[in-house]
Amino acid sequence: MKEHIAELISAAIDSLKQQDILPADLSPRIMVENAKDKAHGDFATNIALMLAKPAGCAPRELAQKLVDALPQSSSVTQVDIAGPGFINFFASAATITAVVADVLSQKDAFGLSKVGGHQKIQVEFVSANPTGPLHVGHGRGAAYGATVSDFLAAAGFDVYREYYVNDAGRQMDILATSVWLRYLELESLELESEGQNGIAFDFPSNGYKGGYILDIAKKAQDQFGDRLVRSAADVFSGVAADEPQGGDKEAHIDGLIAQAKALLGAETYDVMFDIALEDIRGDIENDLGEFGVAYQNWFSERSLTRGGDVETALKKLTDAGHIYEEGGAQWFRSTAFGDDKDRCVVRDNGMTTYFASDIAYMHNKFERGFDKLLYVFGADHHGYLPRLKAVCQALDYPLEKLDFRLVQFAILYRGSERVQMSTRSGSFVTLRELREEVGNDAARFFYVSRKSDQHMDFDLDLAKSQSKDNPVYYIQYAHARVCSVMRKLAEHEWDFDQEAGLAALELLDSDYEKNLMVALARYPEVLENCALHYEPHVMAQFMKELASDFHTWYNALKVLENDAQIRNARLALSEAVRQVLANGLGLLGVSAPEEM
RNA sequence: GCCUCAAUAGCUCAGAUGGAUAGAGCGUCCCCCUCCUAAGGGGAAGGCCGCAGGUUCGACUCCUGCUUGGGGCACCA
Repeated sequence: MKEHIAELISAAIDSLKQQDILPADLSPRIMVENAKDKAHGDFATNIALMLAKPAGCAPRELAQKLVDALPQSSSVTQVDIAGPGFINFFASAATITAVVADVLSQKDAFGLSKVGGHQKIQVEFVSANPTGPLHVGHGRGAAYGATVSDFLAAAGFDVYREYYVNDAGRQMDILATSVWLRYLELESLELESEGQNGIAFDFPSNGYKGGYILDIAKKAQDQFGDRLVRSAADVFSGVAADEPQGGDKEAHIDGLIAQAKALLGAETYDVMFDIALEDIRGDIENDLGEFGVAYQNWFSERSLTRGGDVETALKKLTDAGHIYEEGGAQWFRSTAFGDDKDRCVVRDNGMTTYFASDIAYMHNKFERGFDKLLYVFGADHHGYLPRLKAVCQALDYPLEKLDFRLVQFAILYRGSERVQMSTRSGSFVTLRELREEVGNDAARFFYVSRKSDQHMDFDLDLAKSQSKDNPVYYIQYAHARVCSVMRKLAEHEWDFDQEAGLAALELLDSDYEKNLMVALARYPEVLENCALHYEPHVMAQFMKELASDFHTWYNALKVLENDAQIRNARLALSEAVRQVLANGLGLLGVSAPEEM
């Protein structure tokens, strides 16, 4: 309908051009918007205001000329000029009711868009280090990334969801070593129970202390038996003192890592490393799976080194003259592309940096032929943007192919009380705990109901409450209500005659019903908007509005009227509302229950 | 210090490419089930859109400065 009105306006403009009222070289962007006030009709355009200056006449005067030049249309019943020069359009009843038939015939497909044109877009999100379970901070990135991906797919993009697994680097070594030390503690207990001497030592202050480490240590026991046992004297031989003993905790843990590799041998160490990695990565995958978040690919950082990607990418940068050597290390001249400082890619000890992997990963993504790369980061990563943009340019790919979205943190509340989260000592609130407490539906909805770059307060009590205060239940209840009405039909020994209902839609002439139909018609553009701007919260907002419009109508007018025509028409509208609610909730990763 | 995101009703938040009288929910106050789920609905009150300039027919929206708050600024990952 908007397109139709835009065409009418365009025709009017052409006609005014021929009359030399408007300059012929003018090609304005015609904006048609949904009128916010009923008195302003159904659609409005500000075109006369925008063209007043080039036309050299007053806006209202130009508006009148445009209106006079508008072609006739059966779907427009009235055209007004209002305010400073707005042109308001009133749509015919048939135009407004048409959406109900559209929804009922297209069902799940209603609202889907082809605007993406099968562009290949890669979405990287979460990508938390596999050193422990996901916590509630990751949850928002997961919900947001998954939802945006689903919207993009619904808008006709070919979406490829990817989790970058940081399975290389020091943190992973700390993890593997932590597992080994827990393993030694377990073995020690067994030795003591057999009357032998245990292996006495203090767990490093910088090690991973979560309970899950112990579980992994047990798996290492299952696999290795006591073959990984070494004496405390050997393990701590030559290792710098830990912080509580007045030493340096970083040097201490690095020493332990070196000892682990030396005492176990590279091969055995790697096996234990992989046990830890796969256990935690698998747990994350399982956790996200239950949360309705699935990936096409779990991309291993180590594969970049092993597959030569890092080498290839660095060579490309070197050949292009973006790498220089200083102090025995190699640096990427990111300042040439607006970064604050140059970034090290190869340290003086010959090790490539984490950033070198990032370069290789981006290169790898582009090589795979994606039209667009979307990075979803936690807000704490925003410092990475300049250097990644620099990489993109240095690799000679257009910057427009890169998009970033930063997800701000969520602060948990229980009522008005803030829930303290501490990553220390493993006492954080995990995503899994959150899901178990409030349910997947509420968690998914709450996470994306705010603009991603907005801090959010997540009230656990509200998310759990089964009342109208809770938007998730409010929306789901609207869906369940329609289903309930359909069940009641049978009790009256009536059937829903869809064809008769569609034919009688013009009987639904109340403002309640018109509002509902106008809302339904907005759904496709809301969906498209969400996708193109990566803003799923708009749909969350829309769902609340649609549910509200429905509840208002439901309360004011009875669906199951004795009059069959009215009844079938209202059933058709109800079913259309239910379908759109189901479609929207589905995209948000929230279930649409038939009964509550 | 530099970068970045924010600041809208008592609270939590919407406000798409600048448009008409800035909107919801909660909370407060009134009202509505002999009726399809009251897990719902209707109404009232509540605003210097952080401050100050600028751009223009028009600014919550764009630009600049300032104030306040979140988060970043490592040969760490």
